[in-house]
Amino acid sequence: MTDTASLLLNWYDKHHRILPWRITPAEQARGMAPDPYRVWLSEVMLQQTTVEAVKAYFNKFTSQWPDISALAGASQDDILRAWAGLGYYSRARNLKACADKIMAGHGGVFPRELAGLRALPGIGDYTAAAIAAIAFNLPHAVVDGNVERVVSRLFCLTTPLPAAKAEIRIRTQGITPAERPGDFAQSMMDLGATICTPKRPSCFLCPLNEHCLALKNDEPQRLPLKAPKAEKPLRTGMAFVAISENSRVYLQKRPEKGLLGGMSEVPNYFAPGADKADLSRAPFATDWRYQGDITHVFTHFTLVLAIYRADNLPEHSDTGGWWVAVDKLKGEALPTVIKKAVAQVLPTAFNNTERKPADRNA
DNA sequence: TAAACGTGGTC
DNA sequence: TGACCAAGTTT
Repeated sequence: MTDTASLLLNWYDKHHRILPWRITPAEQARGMAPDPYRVWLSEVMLQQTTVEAVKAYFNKFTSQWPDISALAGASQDDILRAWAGLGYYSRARNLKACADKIMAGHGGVFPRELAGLRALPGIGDYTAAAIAAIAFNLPHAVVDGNVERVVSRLFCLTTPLPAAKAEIRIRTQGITPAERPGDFAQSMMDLGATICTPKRPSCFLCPLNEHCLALKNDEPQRLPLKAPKAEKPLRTGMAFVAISENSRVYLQKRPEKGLLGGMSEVPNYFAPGADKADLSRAPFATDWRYQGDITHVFTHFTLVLAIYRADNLPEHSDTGGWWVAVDKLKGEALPTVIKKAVAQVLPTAFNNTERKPADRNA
């Protein structure tokens, strides 16, 4: 084992984070083993998503669907409803497809080989290696954004990302130990998340500070270098909140693929440079009233929607959608941008009505 | 290879 | 306060 791996594992034994999906080194010593289902679920949820955002969703999913069989028994719509708000909804669609494939093609058991994992929907290079290392203790190089940052600094690699990925992978493989590769992978990610942070790294606390070439040669916070990002264009449009004579809201389903694929929505239209007052874009003709704009920032564009409202509509059923009571909207598969649009008209629609015990007598 | 694909938090 | 960032994958 390299000095680096040894130092990092010792640091991890003392300073590892406690996370709902994690088996700690002490628990492993007592014979507990990671559940591949929980490792997989957490890794998919954590793709481009913060630990804090994932915790509640992970707990909800594992309560509702404790194993791969239970998850495969759920419908895609069930899963999208539970995933709503977490973003990158293709992950939820692939989660269902992956569960189905494991049940139908692998006897309900996760493959242990990297290639078998890599072939499953929603599992790419990172997630395949992470599952193999964490769940099966196989010494694969697990390279996520944290590891890219740690390794770039440790070896002072000055090629900008993403071109540097190949070299980072080789360097990571070179320091990955045959013993405890799962803990090693998690130690690299914990180090990146808590010490070797993007902006002001705490190098004085770092177990690798005497080995870090960026710290020796340079300012580590400058690394990794990254290629410049494309500018974010603006799209404009309209969203239509239709309320029936029974105080229900009109929803429809988005196409299965692409932006917010498979999720539910209120009728809307947007495009670069689109008119925000073109009522021919409404799902049906009625007395639409303008309620102000909302702005929502996606990864690759900014969206400004003019919100329109109509009331006391008959609950027609000939336009492909359905009507949902306001107090049931929380349970629908609505992405955040659509919740914003609805909340512009119905500000309390998504309020948390749960009360903490202490509030009950207040 | 580059673009599509969400959201919420931080400084 | 807008830009950047977070355990990436797919096409």
